[in-house]
Amino acid sequence: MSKRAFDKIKTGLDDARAYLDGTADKRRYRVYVPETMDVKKIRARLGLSQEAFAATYGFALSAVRDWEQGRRRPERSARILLKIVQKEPDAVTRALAR
Amino acid sequence: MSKRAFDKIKTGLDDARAYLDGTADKRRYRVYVPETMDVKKIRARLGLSQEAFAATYGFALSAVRDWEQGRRRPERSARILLKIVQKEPDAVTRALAR
DNA sequence: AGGACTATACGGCAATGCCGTAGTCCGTTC
DNA sequence: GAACGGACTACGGCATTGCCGTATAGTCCT
Repeated sequence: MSKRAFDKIKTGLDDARAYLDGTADKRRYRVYVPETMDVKKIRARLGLSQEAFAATYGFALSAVRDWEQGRRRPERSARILLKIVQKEPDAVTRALAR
Repeated sequence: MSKRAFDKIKTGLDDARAYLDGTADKRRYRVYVPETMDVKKIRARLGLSQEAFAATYGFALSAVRDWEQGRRRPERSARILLKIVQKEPDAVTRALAR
């Protein structure tokens, strides 16, 4: 890993910690939401079929298909959710457990 | 990297492996997605203004307004995300940190 | 009174969500 | 090799939401 990459991650972690600590100004904190997401890649890493992926994280199967086929782009909230599925899939599972 | 962070990643990998191994049933697992969400309540508990709430979790301010005013209902992915924000706000922050 | 902050209210177009169905590819089983 | 089921591509089509902007109202502070 390059130093640059490390610094980037560290900055992110510092920001997150500052936020959680309440050190950061909650009014000014602003997250970055990516404009595009490689849904197929995220799903592949989890080793799930489109159907299982949708059922596991709550997506509509039709939406997953549209996204993977490039027919439609996941809208903002979906992109955020996909990011969480990618980085912290367990958190999603816990939050949605009944 | 902390041990805690490592364990988190490992847990994720273990889950993925469980899926691949067939230890977990890919087909039957299905989460429940609520049809309605009390956005105002979720936000109130976090003690954030509409603007700060939107900026912190990535929502569009206009969407938050529409939801709270009962003008529109958050669609599926947004409802899932809201549930995660409610139950595991830190996970969202971590996933979206740069 | 004036200003800063927060929330309500809503017009309006573009875009997505979601449903359904038909067709393709592939590994497997008879 | 024909039949089968699973996974995926492709897409028509309507209802609904996303998201933009702007105007209005309430609250608190100086």
